[in-house]
Amino acid sequence: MIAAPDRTPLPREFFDRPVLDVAPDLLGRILVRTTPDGLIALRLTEVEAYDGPNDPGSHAYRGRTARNDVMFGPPGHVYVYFTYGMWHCMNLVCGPEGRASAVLLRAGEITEGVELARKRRLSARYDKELAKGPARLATALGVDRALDGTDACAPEGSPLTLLTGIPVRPDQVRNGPRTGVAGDGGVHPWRFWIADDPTVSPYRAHTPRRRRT
DNA sequence: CTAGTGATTCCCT
DNA sequence: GGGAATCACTAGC
Repeated sequence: MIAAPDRTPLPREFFDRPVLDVAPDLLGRILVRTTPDGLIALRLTEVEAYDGPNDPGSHAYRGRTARNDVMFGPPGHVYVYFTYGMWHCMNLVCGPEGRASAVLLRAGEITEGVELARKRRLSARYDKELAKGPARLATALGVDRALDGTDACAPEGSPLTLLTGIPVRPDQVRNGPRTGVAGDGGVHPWRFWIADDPTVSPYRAHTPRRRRT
C-alpha cells in the first residue's frame, strides 16, 4: 500500500530558507500546472541550486537586470528564462528576499495529465522522457516567460502550485556537479536527484561552442 | 551507450 | 558581438 501524495500547497516559509536546504527537500514534491487545456502534475526528481551572490553559475551573479529581476524578489515565486534561442527553463526563488537564490527544476515524472504533456512534447518516445531535462520539463508544462514571477504558493487551480507530495527519504537523495554550467560555476555539487529514478536527465558536462566562421 | 553539431533569439558587455 | 543553466538528431561503437 502506497501513501497518497499530500495535496496541501507548500507554505511560503518552505522557500524562505537557504537554497541548499530547499533544493533536496523539493524532490518528491508535486508541481501542478493548470491551463484552460487541463491539468498536469509533475513529481520532481532532479533539481539544481543556484546561490546568487556567491555563485558564478547563477544568472544573478553579475547583479540585478531586467531578465533576472524576479530572483531578487520574494521566495516561492517562479523565475523563467529563455535560453539557446529556443527553450525555456523554470526556477523556484528561495532564501531571504534579495539574496537572489533559486532552484532550477531539471526533471520530473508526469503523474497526471500525461496525454496533455504528450501533445506538447511530440518528439518524446517514452513517457519517462516527457520532462527529462529542464527545457523539456518547461515545454511539457506549457511554461514560458509569460509565467515569470508567478506565485507557486497559490491554491490548486492557479496557474502553478507546488504541493507537499511525498518527501524523499534522505538516503534516496544523490548529489553531484551541476550540468551545463560554464566556467568555475560547475564545481559545486549542487545538483540533487532521486537515486535510480528513470526520469533523471543524463549528466552532461558543459561543452564550449566553437565560433561560427 | 557516448560524442559531436546545428538550430535559433534574447540579453549583457 | 557572441555566449547561453538545451534539445534533437546523427554517426559510430
